[in-house]
Amino acid sequence: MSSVKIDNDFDLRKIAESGQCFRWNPVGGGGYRIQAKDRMLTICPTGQGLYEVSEWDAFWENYFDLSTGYAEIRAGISEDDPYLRAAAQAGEGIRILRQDPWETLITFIISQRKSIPAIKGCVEKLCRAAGRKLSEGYYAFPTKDELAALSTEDLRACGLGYRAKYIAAVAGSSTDVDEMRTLDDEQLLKELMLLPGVGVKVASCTMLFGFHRLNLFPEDVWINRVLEEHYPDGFPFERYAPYCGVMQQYLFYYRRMYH
DNA sequence: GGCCAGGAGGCCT
DNA sequence: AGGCCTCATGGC
Repeated sequence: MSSVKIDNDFDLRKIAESGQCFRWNPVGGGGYRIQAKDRMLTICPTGQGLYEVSEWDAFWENYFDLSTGYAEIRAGISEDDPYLRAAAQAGEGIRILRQDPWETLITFIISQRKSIPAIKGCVEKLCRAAGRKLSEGYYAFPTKDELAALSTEDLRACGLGYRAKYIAAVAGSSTDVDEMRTLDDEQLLKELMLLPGVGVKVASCTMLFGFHRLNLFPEDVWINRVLEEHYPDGFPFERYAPYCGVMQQYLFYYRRMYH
């Protein structure tokens, strides 16, 4: 166990409830056990911006996106948008995690028409079925080859339903998700949407949470409510570029938590 | 407490 | 515009 200091814009609970990650589990005291790719971390707040961590290295520094200045991004919010200002204030501490693109893609294909607990359950079953065992009860997120080795029946046993054929097709395809890093936003969205089971929503989430494309603005039922209620003329995307995705996270969190 | 029905953080045809 | 797999949720 060691201790790290993360003294601004870092709220574990808000990140956990922001809908971007599905392998975070509370361990009490405001702490979480976090699994990502083939890594696992237990992190617990001890006050004054200090956190007790089970391990700490460049992987986690990068994962938590600690180098991005969210206060500066919030400072760009227009004074004549009180709703977004309130949302950003409520959401202070949310960061857009730098998750693995492959893991993010598969997770959000699974997410369609599922509740958060159901998504978490499916992902965990999938890791158990195909992921490398890290320690007793803990499994890495399966690689593309590991997923491809599963039959469609194995996938269905993870509770994937009609999504099983999407996962099987993506895992069995020649597409290398990591190689898409070099594409610009427009090209990347187009390429992702060519994959089976990937529409604009899943592609947008994969880009924002897996490729760290901070301008993507995934529109789900919660965001659609916000748009209907507060932006009758549409969201001002030009004004908030290239950080529309950060604004989306604040709006999502605020609408879901407080209304 | 258990059972059932409508809906869920979409995509495809 | 409908169907799709499954599951958590809420009403009875």
